[in-house]
Amino acid sequence: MTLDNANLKKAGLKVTLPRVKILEILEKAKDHHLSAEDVYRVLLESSEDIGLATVYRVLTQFEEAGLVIRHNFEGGHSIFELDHGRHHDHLVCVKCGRVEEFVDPIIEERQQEIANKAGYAITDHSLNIYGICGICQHP
Amino acid sequence: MTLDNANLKKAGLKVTLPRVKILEILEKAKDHHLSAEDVYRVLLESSEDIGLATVYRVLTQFEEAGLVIRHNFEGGHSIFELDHGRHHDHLVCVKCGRVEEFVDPIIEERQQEIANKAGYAITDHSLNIYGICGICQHP
DNA sequence: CTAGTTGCAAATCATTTGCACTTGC
DNA sequence: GCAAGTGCAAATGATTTGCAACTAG
Repeated sequence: MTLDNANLKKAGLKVTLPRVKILEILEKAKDHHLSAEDVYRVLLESSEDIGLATVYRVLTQFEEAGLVIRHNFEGGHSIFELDHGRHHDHLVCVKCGRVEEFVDPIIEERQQEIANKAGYAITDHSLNIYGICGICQHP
Repeated sequence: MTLDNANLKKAGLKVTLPRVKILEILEKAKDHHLSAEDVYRVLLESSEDIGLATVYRVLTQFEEAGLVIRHNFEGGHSIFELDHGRHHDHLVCVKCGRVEEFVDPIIEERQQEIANKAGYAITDHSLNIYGICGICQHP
């Protein structure tokens, strides 16, 4: 499942070069979790004449349109990833910034139970495990 | 268990008025989760002549000393709470801002397993469930 | 054509830092 | 007394916004 121009139209967004390019970058990135700066850097490398402000604007619109998810990991800046509809949590390396995804059905279930017991109607949840990845431990 | 001046000394921090006051504010606040601005506002109300920069410096030192925990909830700014040693996760009401704490041993254990399996040495983790609390659902 | 978009620069927000002055021990 | 701590203002870094120029439909 790939997000493309059709998704832009469906979201009521004009299919412009900056939007297409940014969608493409998020889609192709090795590590699918990028900061606005990361996206901007890739654009510069491709000699695209797109401003950082536009990157932020586009990412925010994509978020509102449900195309991307914004994460508030430790470290000040936001991280964006395409929303392919499959919920998952994150393992974040505090040293190199690597991000891995995981899903644990037991944890998901327990969370639901906890919220129910406390009388909360869950709207969202985020579980981030911070640590030092294998590569950073053995350089 | 209350955190007080003794904890400051133990952390190698001089017992100064700003530090004592800020510790006191974190201790007394109804909702024990405050932003730096929140703390600063309370100080202003108490007519204390303490600058915002000092609030940030003190909170950061407290964090390094293990006296407080800094959370990166959604919304841009950091939230601080005293660290009474008992790890817990959070249920956050997206409507009224209420924050409730909880601990689930099974979730804790699964997280550890997941990190181990992925080769990560956990340094920290945060689990936040966002939802609408019972009170906000039935006004 | 024209409402939606963009680039750039200036503005904002949260947080940090440089520096001369003050205070705890 | 002196290193640690503080206030203030200026500096930062991330993100946002005003506005005139531009472009997709």
